[in-house]
Amino acid sequence: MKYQKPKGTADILPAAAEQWDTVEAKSREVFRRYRYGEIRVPLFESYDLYARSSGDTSDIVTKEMYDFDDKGGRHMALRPEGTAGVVRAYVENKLYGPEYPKPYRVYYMGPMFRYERPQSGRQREFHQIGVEAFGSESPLLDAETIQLGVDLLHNVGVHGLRIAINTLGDPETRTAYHHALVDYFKPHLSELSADSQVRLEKNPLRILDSKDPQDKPLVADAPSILDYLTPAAAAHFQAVKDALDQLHIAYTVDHTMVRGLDYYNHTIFEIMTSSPAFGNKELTVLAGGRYDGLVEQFGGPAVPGVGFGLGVERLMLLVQENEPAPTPAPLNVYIAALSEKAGIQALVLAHAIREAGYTVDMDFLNRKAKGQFKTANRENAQLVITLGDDELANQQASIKQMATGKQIQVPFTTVTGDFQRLYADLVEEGNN
RNA sequence: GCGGUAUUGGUGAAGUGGUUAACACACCGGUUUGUGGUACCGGCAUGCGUGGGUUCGAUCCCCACAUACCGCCCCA
Repeated sequence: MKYQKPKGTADILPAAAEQWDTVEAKSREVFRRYRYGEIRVPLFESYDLYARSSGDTSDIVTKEMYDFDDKGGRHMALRPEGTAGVVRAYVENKLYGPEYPKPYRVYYMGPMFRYERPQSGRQREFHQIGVEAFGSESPLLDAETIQLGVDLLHNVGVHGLRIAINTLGDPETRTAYHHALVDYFKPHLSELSADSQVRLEKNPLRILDSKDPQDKPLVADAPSILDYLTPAAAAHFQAVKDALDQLHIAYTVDHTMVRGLDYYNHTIFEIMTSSPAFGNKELTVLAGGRYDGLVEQFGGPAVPGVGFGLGVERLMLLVQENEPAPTPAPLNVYIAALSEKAGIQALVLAHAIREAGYTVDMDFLNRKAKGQFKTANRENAQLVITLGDDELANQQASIKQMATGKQIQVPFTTVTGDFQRLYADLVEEGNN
């Protein structure tokens, strides 16, 4: 084969695309109810935009960015996540202005790019559906955002969710906790796994969710961030939990949960589910949190924000499990043309029928009548119009109801003039 | 970035160091004139991911590369 798709990319063929379309349509409906509007931002931005917001030591920046220099010598990158671009647009378009509602809510859907080793549910070009809400630091908005995520997943037919939440606190909390962790692990440096020894330097929080059995006993006794929250941060987290309780959203607090992106603070959350599609392992399908301070970092005013991102490929694996066979759209009319001249007439009739709002297909391979009927049958056509020499001579179409096998003659002028009525009569009769 | 497994037609696949690469499904055609199913008959990979090498000869052995999947890292 001469060309192959780039590693970690996928062709989404019509049958699958239809399922994607359904999921996207259902998502938009949920967003509409929550008063989120769509925003479309560039697929690539300045490299610095992603590098600064994600954090210089994050894996996304250090090894996963698809970056390139354009012909003007600008260092650009394909977006690895959605929030940075949206925040940039929020600032650049001054959407924090007094004329805009607060919170200002937007959603996006589209491809993201990360240079990673592909696995199932994990690609180099993948898709996310995400939301961002700017301008309120209310914990109620955190809770609403989590509720939105749950509603979204339920709406597309995914259930059996587990919701984990945690708080990263405010900057003061983070500094204090960071010190506490380093103080705790430093004396045990040699007992840590090689990976975690590196993590202690780069990002001590990461040690907490290490899967290495060597780290587990140490992590079990590590200090919890929940003990280092400032009073304000603790109050915020408590308010989020209270709101979730009132919404009857079951959650677990996982104080070892961390984030791959540096800009998060206060509430973070993940919605997970286990499924045969993931080898019965629990996999995160939606994740997000609060990012107060990011807008300011991008040169805007001190506007808080909260949002989430949802992995569409992972979601589709779950959706396809529930409804594996999308029903093909039925064909209203198939036109069997038995000569070149009849083909031209078929084209004319097909157009008239399409204008009347019906689906039509016809033969383009000069096949014999039998072959054309076979195709019509396979496409589940309700009516077949046969055009041969006789029909052309009489200016009448032979119309067969496939369900009953009954065939009648109808003048071309009736087909082109009032197909809706003709169709209603024939198909209704066919059903009786 | 590291480790492992895999790669035969449109699909599922069998197969062997040696002249015609099973079988099934799908598809196409035929079984007398322009009609759907079934049945029967016929067609359908000059090729076994790509490029090298070993060999008298490789789809089968060796090497490299590519891609997919699994684990690690990390993540949606």
